[in-house]
Amino acid sequence: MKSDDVAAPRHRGNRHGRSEQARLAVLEAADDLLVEKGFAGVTVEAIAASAGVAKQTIYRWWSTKTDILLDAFLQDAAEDLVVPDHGDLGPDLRDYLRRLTHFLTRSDAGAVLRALLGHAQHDPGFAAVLRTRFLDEQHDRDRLAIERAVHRGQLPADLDVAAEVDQLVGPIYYRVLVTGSPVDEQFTDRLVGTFLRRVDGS
Amino acid sequence: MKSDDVAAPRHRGNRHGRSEQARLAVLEAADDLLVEKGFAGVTVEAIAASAGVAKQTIYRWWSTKTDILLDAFLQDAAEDLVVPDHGDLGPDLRDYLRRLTHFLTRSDAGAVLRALLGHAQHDPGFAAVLRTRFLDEQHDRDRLAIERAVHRGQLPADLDVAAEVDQLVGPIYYRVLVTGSPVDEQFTDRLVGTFLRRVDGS
Amino acid sequence: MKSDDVAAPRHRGNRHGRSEQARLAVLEAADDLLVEKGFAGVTVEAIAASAGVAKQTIYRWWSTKTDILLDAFLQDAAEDLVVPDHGDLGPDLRDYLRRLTHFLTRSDAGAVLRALLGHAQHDPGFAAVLRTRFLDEQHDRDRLAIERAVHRGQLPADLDVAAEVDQLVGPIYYRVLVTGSPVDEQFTDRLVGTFLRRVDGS
Amino acid sequence: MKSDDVAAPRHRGNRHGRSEQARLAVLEAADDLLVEKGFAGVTVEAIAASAGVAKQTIYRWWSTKTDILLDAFLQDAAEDLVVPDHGDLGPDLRDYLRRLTHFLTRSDAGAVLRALLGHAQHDPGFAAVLRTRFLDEQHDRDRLAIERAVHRGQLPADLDVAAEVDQLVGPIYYRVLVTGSPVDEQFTDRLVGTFLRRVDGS
DNA sequence: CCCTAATCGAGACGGTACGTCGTGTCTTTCG
DNA sequence: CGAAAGACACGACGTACCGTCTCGATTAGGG
Repeated sequence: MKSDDVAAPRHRGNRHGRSEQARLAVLEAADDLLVEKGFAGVTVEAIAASAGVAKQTIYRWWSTKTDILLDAFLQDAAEDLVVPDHGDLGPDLRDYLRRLTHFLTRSDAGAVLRALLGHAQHDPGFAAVLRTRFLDEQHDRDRLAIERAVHRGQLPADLDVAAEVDQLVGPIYYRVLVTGSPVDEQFTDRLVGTFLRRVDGS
Repeated sequence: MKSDDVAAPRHRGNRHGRSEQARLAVLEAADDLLVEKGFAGVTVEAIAASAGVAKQTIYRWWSTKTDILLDAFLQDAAEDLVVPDHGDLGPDLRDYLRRLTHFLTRSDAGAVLRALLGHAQHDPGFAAVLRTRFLDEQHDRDRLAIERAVHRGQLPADLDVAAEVDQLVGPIYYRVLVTGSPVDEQFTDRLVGTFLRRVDGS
Repeated sequence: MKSDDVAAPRHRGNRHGRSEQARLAVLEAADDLLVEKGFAGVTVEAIAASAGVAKQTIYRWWSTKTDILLDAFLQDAAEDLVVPDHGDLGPDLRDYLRRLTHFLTRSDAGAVLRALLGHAQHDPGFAAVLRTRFLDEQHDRDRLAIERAVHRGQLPADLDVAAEVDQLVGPIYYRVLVTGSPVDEQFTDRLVGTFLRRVDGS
Repeated sequence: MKSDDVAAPRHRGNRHGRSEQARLAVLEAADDLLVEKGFAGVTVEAIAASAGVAKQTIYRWWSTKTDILLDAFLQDAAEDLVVPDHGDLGPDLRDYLRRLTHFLTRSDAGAVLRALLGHAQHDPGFAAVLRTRFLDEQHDRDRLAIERAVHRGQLPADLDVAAEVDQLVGPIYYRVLVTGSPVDEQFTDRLVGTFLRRVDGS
């Protein structure tokens, strides 16, 4: 069970701690560079220059630029994807999928995530890290509304939640990452409608 | 009197047209490098060296390494995704989704496509090219089984085929590109089952 | 046949050889940097920048900055140390030692040589290279006046020329490299006087 | 080589004055590094690590690594170059030049001195310091035997001692620093012989 | 039947960014 | 307050690829 850590630890096992100021400057610089210049514009040298930090300071704490972007992403992304709780499955899902879509397509953090997912296709090691540090947790969030409904008895207890969730969010990611076709509310609401009819009928 | 060369003399350029030999060597080298060393191992210099070709010959015909990979991919990929035609929607879809999954997760061409989709996240221009040169056509293939069923009167004519297709293949791409969780036949068959119940009911 | 063949191949860097233009720019830049900013100012990056050349072009042809300086030195140094030939030992030696002193203490090439000799104290491998590529030849020049006198019968044939030469030039190098005290004509003439009395007496 | 470290309680600072233990550890580490890894191996970081001392402790007391080496050198070198006093000029000089040669070519301290002389060629400021802190004193030692002879009336009082000394030791330094040719007793004795004949005759 | 033009191999070039090393300064913690 | 620990900004290192640029050889077609 994970409990919320109070604050980032000031000391890292050493006698002294790293510079929080440098850490934040790096993360913000990486974020900004990605949004402004795209993935190719995110170079360690550009981050260092733009953060007013020495390259060695970056390499002391991160091993690759995607490592930096991941940290930057995690710092911002947490609060953007709060799962709503109206006490009713339909509104919860409709709301959540709209938020997810907005996050993926409109927010800066979403742009970072798309870049990271892109890089994960090129680097299996990073893919694993990305899953451990974000996607697993995100998957839990994706399930939350449905699991609450199961808890309330609104849905059968033996529902294969994982598969259902993938049918809900999969098409959204597919349009965002693959086809590039727009994801409007009609589309997400339709996904929810299909799902509700599917689980009601069964 | 002709001298018998043991090895066939290498094509060394001619006035009209490019060397097919060089073209194929480049495509194959790019493909091999991706499969063996990953995306980072695909460099123009490595392709040139491994294909026994001059860098300039590459730059004469392609502008980027992803351009090469896309060409290589298109050369192989076409036949791997033939849409089956059993005359019945259910078997057609089940068969096709299995093939698609196998293509995405098991084949070398699928590995190349995943790399290209990854790169498309970093380069909107390339994303557009990828859509024009492959994904649009692929989308048509994805629709084919359903459209044939519409033609046969098995499905209503006003069906929103695009949205339906995305609900069918979206979850597969999502698992492949995002979660990395396995896509087995149970999962694809379930997608088809859900779809058939959905369209029968409506 | 005319001897007026234009034998100045203007290579710009191609399959048939390196760029003479780049080579000269590098040597001159290294030389200038040494004279203007001292040995610490001679960095590969500064040479590259000041020569308008890529670092890799430098590393393609030289392995260390002292390698460059040695090349630069050899290019200039040759003509500065011509051995005079008045047909008489005394004037020859007096003249030569004055020239040597001027070379070591006043010329840019001398400054480079002092730097190279300094580096040779830190790097035995380079010391060996320096000997092979310059000092051996220089030693021959140092002996030349005396050997001519031996040839003329002015000096005994069994003279230990090497030891005599070291007694002539050694004190000059010593003052230049170690004590830093000035080397005037009185000092060099005295060395010659001592030598002549020594070999006449014996 | 580092002596076997007994786990003695390390000095950790006190209110009055610097740590003699740290000072000696630094000097010894610098010396050892020079002898074992050459001049390039002498870095402040390596000295600090190998002496078990913080970098700041080094910078508190020395300004450059050559400063450290000079201190280390002065600590050892003094006793190696005692001027003999047999009461006779010839034996004194012969003995002294042999000792000087041995010091320059065979001893660890000589290796340090050669490195320092090398560095002096790259850094005029350091050259001045080296003269002030060692070479002037050494020059006095070089003169001592001769001056004693002048005192005894063995040599004329108006002898230009400085010039004579340079003719004696110059060739030795020249061979050591420049040509790298061996300096044997025959060579040093010959220098003395030449000198004695020269001053006797005059 | 040479002449010409396109293409080939080879590889040097000016660059950008990489990841590492050493410098000298600074801050924190301990005794 | 000196010393150990070590993070920091800075600058240079030497390497890997990038995309461009000759060069000489090769080989059709057209003159």
